Amino acid sequence: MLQKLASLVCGICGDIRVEKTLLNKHGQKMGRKGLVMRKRIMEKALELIRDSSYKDLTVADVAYEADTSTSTFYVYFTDIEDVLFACVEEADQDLNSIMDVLNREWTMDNMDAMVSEFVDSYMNVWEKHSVELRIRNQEADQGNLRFLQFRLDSTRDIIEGLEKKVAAAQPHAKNPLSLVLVLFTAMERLAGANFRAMTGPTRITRKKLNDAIKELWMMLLVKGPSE
Amino acid sequence: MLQKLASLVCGICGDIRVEKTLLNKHGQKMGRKGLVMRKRIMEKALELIRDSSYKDLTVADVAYEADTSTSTFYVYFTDIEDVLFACVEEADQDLNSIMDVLNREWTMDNMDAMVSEFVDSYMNVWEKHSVELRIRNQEADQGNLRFLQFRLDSTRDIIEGLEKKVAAAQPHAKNPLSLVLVLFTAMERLAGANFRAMTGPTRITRKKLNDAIKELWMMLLVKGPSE
Amino acid sequence: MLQKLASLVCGICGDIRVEKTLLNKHGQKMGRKGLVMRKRIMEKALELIRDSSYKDLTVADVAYEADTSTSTFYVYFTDIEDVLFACVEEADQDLNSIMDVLNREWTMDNMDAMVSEFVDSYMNVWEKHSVELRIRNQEADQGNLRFLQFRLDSTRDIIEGLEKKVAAAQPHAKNPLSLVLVLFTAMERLAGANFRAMTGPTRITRKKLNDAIKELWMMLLVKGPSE
Amino acid sequence: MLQKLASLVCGICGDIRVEKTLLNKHGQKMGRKGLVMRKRIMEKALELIRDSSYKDLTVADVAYEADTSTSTFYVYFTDIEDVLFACVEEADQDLNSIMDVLNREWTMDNMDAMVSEFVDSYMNVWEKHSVELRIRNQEADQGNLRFLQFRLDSTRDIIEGLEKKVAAAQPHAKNPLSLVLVLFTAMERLAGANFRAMTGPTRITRKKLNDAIKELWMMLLVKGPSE
DNA sequence: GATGAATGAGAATTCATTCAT
DNA sequence: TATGAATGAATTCTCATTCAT
Repeated sequence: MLQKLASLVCGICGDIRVEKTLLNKHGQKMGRKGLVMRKRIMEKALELIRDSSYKDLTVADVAYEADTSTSTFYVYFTDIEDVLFACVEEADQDLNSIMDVLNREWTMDNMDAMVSEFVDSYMNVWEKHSVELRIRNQEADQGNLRFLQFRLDSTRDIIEGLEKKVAAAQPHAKNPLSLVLVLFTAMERLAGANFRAMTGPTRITRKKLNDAIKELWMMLLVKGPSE
Repeated sequence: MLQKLASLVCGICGDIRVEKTLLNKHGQKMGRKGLVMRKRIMEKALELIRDSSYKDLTVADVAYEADTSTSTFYVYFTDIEDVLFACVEEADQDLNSIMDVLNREWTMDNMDAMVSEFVDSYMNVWEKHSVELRIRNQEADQGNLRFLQFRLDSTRDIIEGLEKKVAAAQPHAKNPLSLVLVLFTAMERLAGANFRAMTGPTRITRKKLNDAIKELWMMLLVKGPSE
Repeated sequence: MLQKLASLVCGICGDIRVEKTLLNKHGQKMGRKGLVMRKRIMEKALELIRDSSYKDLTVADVAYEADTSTSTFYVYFTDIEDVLFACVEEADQDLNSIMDVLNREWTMDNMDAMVSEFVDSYMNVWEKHSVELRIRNQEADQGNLRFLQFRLDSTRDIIEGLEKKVAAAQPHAKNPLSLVLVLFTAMERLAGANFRAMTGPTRITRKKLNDAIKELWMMLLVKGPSE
Repeated sequence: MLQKLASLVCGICGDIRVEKTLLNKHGQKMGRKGLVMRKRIMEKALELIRDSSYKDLTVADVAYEADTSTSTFYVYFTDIEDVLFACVEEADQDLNSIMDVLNREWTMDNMDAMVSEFVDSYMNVWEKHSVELRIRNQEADQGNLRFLQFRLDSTRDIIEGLEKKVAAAQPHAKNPLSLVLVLFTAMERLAGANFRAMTGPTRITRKKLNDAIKELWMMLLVKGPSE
């Protein structure tokens, strides 16, 4: 049943779109009220997993927190994964700003400033959306295709941008993509993880970690691999 | 009846040990048969999550796969987390070999070989136990204390070892620990993750990634941070 | 508000009629648009159960298929049974033509032609409305009073007509009604059922079955019961 | 999950059999207690639909009636259809006795007695299991494959048996199978249906109907189709 | 040591139905 | 007339867990 809708469902996000109008899971055009409800559910879902693991997040919990019923939840989302994906999708839009830094020219003169700006803005976005992006990575790492594909699409431009910077600064580097990937991977994980968890109590601060990341990028861009 | 034994329960692993004899959750000494059953359950649990997420792993699944009943499962483990922790614990023993490389002297002459050996052996262990270690990190990242503490204990020596190598090779580096952490973090994630997932189809191989990791360590140890 | 109208509700069909004007469930006179919508809902409901069982037909399904909302559904019908009954009612009107054949005289000379015409026209109507009539019988067989009463009213004349034919042709037959009922029952079921289902793949065609029915009627009318 | 079991599941009945041992839906061998519970659930399910339609029979109802929990229900059956099918299967075994009459020789001399015995025993079994067999037919008529196949298997021998009798008694009959099917169809429906529903209040009794059926069989076997 | 059997508790999900616009 | 929106009330279904044998 409701098969007719199937063809309109967006492959990745699972939302149903007709032209510019957003439909809910019942196939109704969402009006103002509907959009507000949908948003509230998303927000409350995020809130609930800010602290605890999202593994045990239940539809009932979210509905309760959003002051509504589980039935209403199902009007807007098919299941918990569906809300979370919507959150991730939304958070992802903030990542666009990062491409600005990568679209400018990085020269030996401004390299330091550029790297610093890049790392800072990347880490800032992550901190703001650490919950969403941790979900994205966890699901993607576990092989969840929807999230995997999304992450691919979302990081491709950044990674390619960085690859070009390295290739430009170190034309002899054999494998700029791999090098970039290693550092990018580290950034992502450090940004999302509770970094306290990594060395125990007190020796590390986020500031220090961010500085270390910048230093490593600089090493790569300025000194280059050991040939 | 179990209460008397409580004092003997190992804080971390939750297993009950009396002297050298392992007891099951009923407080019985495990004979050969018991140990075999216990091992089989662990193996099957791992097998089941090799592909799919362990979030939906159920006691019934594991018991079924191990050709036994759920009741039997509870003779050896208190719950799913308990088996997984046991698996992680066991896998961790293989990591000991890594300290060998770190306990030797790294000079400018053998640096290349040492780094290569270190990265290779680290990545090898991970590949062998990627499931277990992914669980460890995921749980730890999510704040699960049992796994967090375990990871701390298990990585402390390695990280400190690396910190010393960097400090020795680059005495002027301001923050060897942070630098080490960044690269170490990258290694862990790349080792555990399905690296294919990171750039899409085909441009990357594990070999290239490992090489990139080595190059970055070499950069850090030989050229040092950009002052 | 609806209470005043209650006295006008038709006992059987449940529709609300005022003189010749059809009202919807809100007590509004239905204009052209309303009638069209009502009809569309009926058609789509039928379509949906053509293949699958009507046990799981939902208001949402029907509304969706009719390109409207469930709220609109409730403007025209009180529930699913209500639409189905309306469909059955409508289909029933086609059965009137059958009485024509029965109202003519059946003699030994034209018996063959009359029986043939009767069976053919009966089976034709059924084939056209097999869905509706299957519903009617299923509900009636299960004791649903509304449908039971309706079936009684709808088949009484036909059965009595046949009884008279048999009584006339075989004055000595002890129990013409029972004999008629047996064959009539068979006709109804064979007409409605997917006759393929009865003997497996291929040995039977509808044509052959219809011929067999005719032969049995002829046996009864011409040769009469065994003594 | 539980996929391994799939290969052992019986295509038609859905029950899981290993050699001679019956397994429940959890894959456990059923002991005495289990078999009793399973049987009790089946009985109560039947009881509940004796009067009312089985369309609205719920798992909760059945479990409650059987003095157990819904969880227990799911240990033995996958859903309501599953219990009902098990009931039908069981009832079907009583039909075997009917073949006895068909396996004997029907001559012109004993025809009357044979037909009478056949119809009586058939109708008796049906009366005893009218609920089960009504379910069987209803589901089969609606295209439910599991029940359709089962009915086919279950009626094939009887129908073929009757076909042979007719062919033997009336060698010139063009289409014994069709003729048999018509009368057989009528029998099945009349046996299962609430025959009262067919002509209104009082003119018919089961006895009269059975007699009419016998007469029609006799007509077919003795007098044969009209030339 | 092993395992049938049973179940409480809770989570997911569905659907008819109402109401305000 | 039509339809978004919201929801109560069931119902289905799953699982960890316990107990007796």
